[in-house]
Amino acid sequence: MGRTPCCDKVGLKKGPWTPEEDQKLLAYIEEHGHGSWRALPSKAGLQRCGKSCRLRWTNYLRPDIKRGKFSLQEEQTIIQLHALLGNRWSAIATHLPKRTDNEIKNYWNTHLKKRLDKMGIDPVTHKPKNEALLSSDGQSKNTANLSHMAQWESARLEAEARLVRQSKLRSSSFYPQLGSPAPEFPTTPLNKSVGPTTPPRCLDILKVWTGVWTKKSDGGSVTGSVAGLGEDLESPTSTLSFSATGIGENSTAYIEFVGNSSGCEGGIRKEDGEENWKGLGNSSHSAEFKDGVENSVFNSGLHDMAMSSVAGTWNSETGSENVYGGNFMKRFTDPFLNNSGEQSFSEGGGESDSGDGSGSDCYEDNKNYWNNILEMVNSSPSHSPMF
DNA sequence: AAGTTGAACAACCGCCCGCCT
DNA sequence: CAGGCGGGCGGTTGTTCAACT
Repeated sequence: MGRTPCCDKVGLKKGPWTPEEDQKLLAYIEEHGHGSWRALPSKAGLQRCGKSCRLRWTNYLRPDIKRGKFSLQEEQTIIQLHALLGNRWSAIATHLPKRTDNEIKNYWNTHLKKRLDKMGIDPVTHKPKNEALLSSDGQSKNTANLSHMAQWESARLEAEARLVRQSKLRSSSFYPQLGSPAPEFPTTPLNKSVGPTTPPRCLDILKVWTGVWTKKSDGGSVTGSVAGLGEDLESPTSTLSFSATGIGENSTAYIEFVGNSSGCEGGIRKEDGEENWKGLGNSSHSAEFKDGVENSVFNSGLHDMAMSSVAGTWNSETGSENVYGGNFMKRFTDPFLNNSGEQSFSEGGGESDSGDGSGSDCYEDNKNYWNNILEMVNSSPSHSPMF
């Protein structure tokens, strides 16, 4: 038995919305809330599919939407989050207040992707295109490791976004109040959770990673726990314990997040009892929330952990607040933000880009690229309204 | 001025997932 | 547990409009 269509399409209007239709939809939602989208069109007197109404509302009519040109900072945030999350527009959108996933997606497809392409950067992998030709074993391995980290964080952000959505759902009863002195940004859980005032603490896992590798680079063993995360990775949301049994190609490592829900103002939060979630389809990653305790288990082959060659530069404690600390990122963002679009990395004038096209330079670039994403994210709670 | 091309963006479509019964 | 429903997500298409020939 096939899925029933979301609505009887016969006789329903399609295509661009007229101002009259917008007005009807707005008036209805302001007065009654959207309730069931399927039932909404008939109640509101619209010859539209409920799904169409929902899209029109969420992407265009909602009052807490900022329209117009994206700022440079927004562009930069999109690019960097895309590097981490890929095409997970909804997850990206949760970190860009007032922007919809659809808008971000369109902006990416029509502007940013092309610009990156022009600059010689693969918009999918966020790596210089010529790197594909230089994928020696070590490089590809480390690239894979970094990607793995990104995947895990992606799962985390996805879950975060899901919680945001759930919270939003619970508070849909707020919408009937929209009619009254319509605030520019209605107080919705979305704003509460990810708005600029209470930024979620994201990417803690990446802090763990940087902490881990910093320790390792100091010559110590990673085996054991990253003690005193409260010191190194102070987070109001969780207390993390890390354990890794052996650092070798074939061992298994776990990172455990053990936190309590109290005082959690952002990030992944257990709400209304038990929430279980799983991350990406990748079965090697799993995370669970149980019994009032955030308990994320990162279970992956230790090839993920074996970033030994990366360790030396994965230092989160440089004290530098410079988002563009690395040469790659500098070369990445400067031409980008300067809108030149013509500058190619293969011909860039960076100090390490001496034109010999050595793999090590590309490798350095890659490290710095991700390192700077981390730095950007890590420093953003205090420096960026986006987090 | 008319036709063509391409960029930008709104909207649609199909799939998927969680919740509920 | 299975199936239906509501809703979200990402990809794609359609439409509009400006720039160009």
